[in-house]
Amino acid sequence: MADRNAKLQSASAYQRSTIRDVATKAGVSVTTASRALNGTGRMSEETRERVRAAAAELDYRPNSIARGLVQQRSFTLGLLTNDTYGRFTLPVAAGLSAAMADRGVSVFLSAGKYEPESLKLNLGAMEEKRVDGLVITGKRIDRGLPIDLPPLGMPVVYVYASAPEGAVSFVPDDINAAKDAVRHLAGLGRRKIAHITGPLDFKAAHLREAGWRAALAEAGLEPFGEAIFSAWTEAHGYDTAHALIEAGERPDAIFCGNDQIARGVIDAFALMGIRVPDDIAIVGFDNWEVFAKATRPPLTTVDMGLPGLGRSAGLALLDMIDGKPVEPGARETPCRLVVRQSCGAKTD
Amino acid sequence: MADRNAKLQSASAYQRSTIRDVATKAGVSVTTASRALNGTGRMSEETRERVRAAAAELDYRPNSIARGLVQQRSFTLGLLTNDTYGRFTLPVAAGLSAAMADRGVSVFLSAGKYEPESLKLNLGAMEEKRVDGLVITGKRIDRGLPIDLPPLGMPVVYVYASAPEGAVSFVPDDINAAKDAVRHLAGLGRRKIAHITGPLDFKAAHLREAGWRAALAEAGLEPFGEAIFSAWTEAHGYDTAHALIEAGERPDAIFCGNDQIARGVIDAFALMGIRVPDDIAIVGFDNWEVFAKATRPPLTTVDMGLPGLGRSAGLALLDMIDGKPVEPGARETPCRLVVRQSCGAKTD
DNA sequence: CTGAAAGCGCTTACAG
DNA sequence: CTGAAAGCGCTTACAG
Repeated sequence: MADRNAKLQSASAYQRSTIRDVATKAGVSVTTASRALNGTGRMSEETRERVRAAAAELDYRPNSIARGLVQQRSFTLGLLTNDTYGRFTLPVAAGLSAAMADRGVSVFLSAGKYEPESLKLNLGAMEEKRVDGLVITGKRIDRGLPIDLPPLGMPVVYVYASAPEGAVSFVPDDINAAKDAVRHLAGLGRRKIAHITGPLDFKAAHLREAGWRAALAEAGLEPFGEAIFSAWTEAHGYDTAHALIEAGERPDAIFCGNDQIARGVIDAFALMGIRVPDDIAIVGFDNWEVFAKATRPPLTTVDMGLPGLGRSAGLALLDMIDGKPVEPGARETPCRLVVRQSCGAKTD
Repeated sequence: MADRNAKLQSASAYQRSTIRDVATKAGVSVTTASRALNGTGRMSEETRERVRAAAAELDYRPNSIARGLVQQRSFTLGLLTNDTYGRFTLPVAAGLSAAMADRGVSVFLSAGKYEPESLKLNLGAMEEKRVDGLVITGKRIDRGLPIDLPPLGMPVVYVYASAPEGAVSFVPDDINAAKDAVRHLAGLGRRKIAHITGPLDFKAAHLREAGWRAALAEAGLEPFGEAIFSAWTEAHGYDTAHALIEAGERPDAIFCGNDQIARGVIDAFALMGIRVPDDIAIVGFDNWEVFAKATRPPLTTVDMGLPGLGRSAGLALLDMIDGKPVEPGARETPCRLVVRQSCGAKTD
């Protein structure tokens, strides 16, 4: 039992085999072993196979620390985030780390407040670990780091955050996503489409509003009142839904700036006896499933494709690390409307 | 502009200074420079200071890859998770990585399904990166990895997951958390306390039910009916709330197995005109703030202290890495009741 | 086709 | 108190 614990707990008595061991066992030099394993150089297929077999038998794992030291690459990336909530970061991180794993690259998660002090600590750690590149994420597309990034000597990519001029960044295509959502409602015959969304100082709120206006114009419709900007919360949706109904003339559809607002709206309507989607259709934004699937009825909403964003960012970063030229600027990646029942589309 | 992009994008032309540069600048040997910077060895304070100044001037960052190679430690940890949702993982990861950052240790995030194939890929990556230890997380306390961990030669700690015998693990103290929640309700004068919770095959559901029973017994109360086990969803709470009311005699409080169930219950009551907490008090479990703060009224609920769990696990792992003995077994870490308004306590 | 040797940037006995 | 030298585990010119 003491033995078993020791085994489970520590590295003692466990000696990993090195490339020397492999070379010796295969009867070749370390040079040849290295080349055989990496598929470089030219050698007889027989030799290569013999080395591979020796490696397999010894359960050899190349030490990427040693390789990193000579190649001046660590095969690691840093992911910096201030979203401890996890709403945006985890999907991005999952997409990023899956795409990187296939390429032998691992991702450090560095989560903390974006305050100069903790940021300095975290950036310093990434520097000492000699990450090959950095992905900087945020909770909103119009905020970046509160400090100027010191010269890091490594490529950087921004995801769902604002980036300095000349940098490479990835953000969802909010405008077109909003257009698609509103087109969908118009296509279902809705004519009085209102918009309830987040705070005025969020760029995402403005982009989504612009998309709403553009799609209405396209369909020859007037906006149903002005967009109503406030917090990204259920309470905002709830209160605004009440106000809207009390004000008199009703919309026949509401495009909400996020799923939480949509949830508040739907809950308010349920209490008022207004039927969704029969009386008023609702579309949200985020496809935060724990909300979108739990509303009654389930919510039609925009999915921003966060894992894809992480993946694209990672691939671009890898290119930059390899010295390939990458066009600077913000890439707006497409979103996708997920049709459930709150919009009144027939789903069968 | 091309220059600026090159600077932002690549490492070319950026040469980091090494300990040799520092030594040369300070007029000492590399040996002395190393010792000065690490605070080891004995030397005049003046020399140490001179080396430090040289390092600062050169903006020297020790290369932890090189250090790792000689010390046979990478100062990294791996965090394995299958919770792509982020509900449990991100708080744990945040607590873990913050505690580790203070100690110069960085954390690899390895997220993916717990299927043998992808698990093998991810474990292999952690082995090649020579992480010093592994934190294995899950989405439920009674499920671990679907494969036997191969001998890794590194310490492992489990968090919010089931662990093999002899391993070190950390789970929330579900029983006592449930007891506290129910005691709180009893203390407020509630006498008919029902329990609606998750699936029968979740250990957490059983532990919370046991806590409910124990606290009732302690207070000399009978359980209000049997606990109602089903999905961890709003729909379950919603439907069960209806069924409960239609069945006749009402409870005066419901302890819910998670916040989503509580949310469903509260929503159903709102529609039925039953007042929370006046008619029936509600307590949840998870303190998932996006739910708990958005219910009307805001939800009293149990916080599992996930960041603390991550932190404790990391510290234990560090001890194991340092060869200190760590008692095997499951540590049940205390939870905390967050009192809001759904329980009817006066909060002022 | 194969190998001896140098070197990546550090730490740490060992010797003074 | 200080330093020359060896070595961590690899890769890669260089030479045959």
